[in-house]
Amino acid sequence: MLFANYLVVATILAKASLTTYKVPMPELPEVETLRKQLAQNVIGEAVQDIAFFDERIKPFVISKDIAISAVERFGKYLVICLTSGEQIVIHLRMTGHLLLCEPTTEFPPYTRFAMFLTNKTLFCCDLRRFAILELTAFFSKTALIPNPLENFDAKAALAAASSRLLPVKQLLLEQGFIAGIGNIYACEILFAAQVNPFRKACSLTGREWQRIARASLEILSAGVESRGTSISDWRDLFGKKGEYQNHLAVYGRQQEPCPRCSAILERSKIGGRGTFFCPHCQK
DNA sequence: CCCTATGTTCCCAA
DNA sequence: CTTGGGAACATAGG
Repeated sequence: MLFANYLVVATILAKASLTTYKVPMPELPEVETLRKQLAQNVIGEAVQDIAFFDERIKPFVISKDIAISAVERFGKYLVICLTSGEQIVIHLRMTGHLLLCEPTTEFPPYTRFAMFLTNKTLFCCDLRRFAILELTAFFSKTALIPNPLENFDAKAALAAASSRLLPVKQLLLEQGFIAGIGNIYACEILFAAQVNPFRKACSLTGREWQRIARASLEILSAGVESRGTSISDWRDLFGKKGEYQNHLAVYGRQQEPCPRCSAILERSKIGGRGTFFCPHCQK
């Protein structure tokens, strides 16, 4: 009964809020922002109840008298660890987002999952319903894949790319190659490294991979420091905008002058994704 | 009607 | 087996 009532409320609110709803799309800095904020605000909190509002999410139950013990991130995966040893794995995909609210009877638009803590409620909302959220006994999906903040090794990348004919930008987006880079930051990283996104991955030199590895660390770290990029309205755990949209060098700036060489920036398409770059100084 | 969207997975062909 | 290309997922906005 309880869950059925919540579903009605969530549906009504979703319809009422359609005109103001914006879409967040998280990459590594956005997910890391959520991880840090969750770690600061919900570790030690007891889980009173959970509720599901989306048939695409397989419902699960968790034991009584458990609390949140840790919050981890692997690439774009977020892992909420429970004192029972169980883990809730979340991938926000295109439009998923999390909100931590004071106790309330009002649900945010497109609520798909709610976790009721002692004095707060954690919502997972998702307009396009691509996000995944599941309970698992142990999560290690991307634990062994290089992390651009910790161990993006240029020599390993050079070797791994040696047989790949696709554009280097597409390889940077492969989560099994390096975990966490998405479309915006791939454009920014290749601009900072002065590598043309259309270059075949196997054609890059070791020196170029060193530049990409360094740019990945610098740009993604700066993205985390800025609490993410709010272009189409990414919001953090408390509904607040990030700041990295104010630091973008090329993304969304086609026809503007390159900040490095003043040539006109171009927009093109690689693997179906919008790609922004400087045709003059990205070699 | 067309196109676009910070992501991933699946199917199919080479 | 790997690699790469495209559609699919579902929904909104321009």
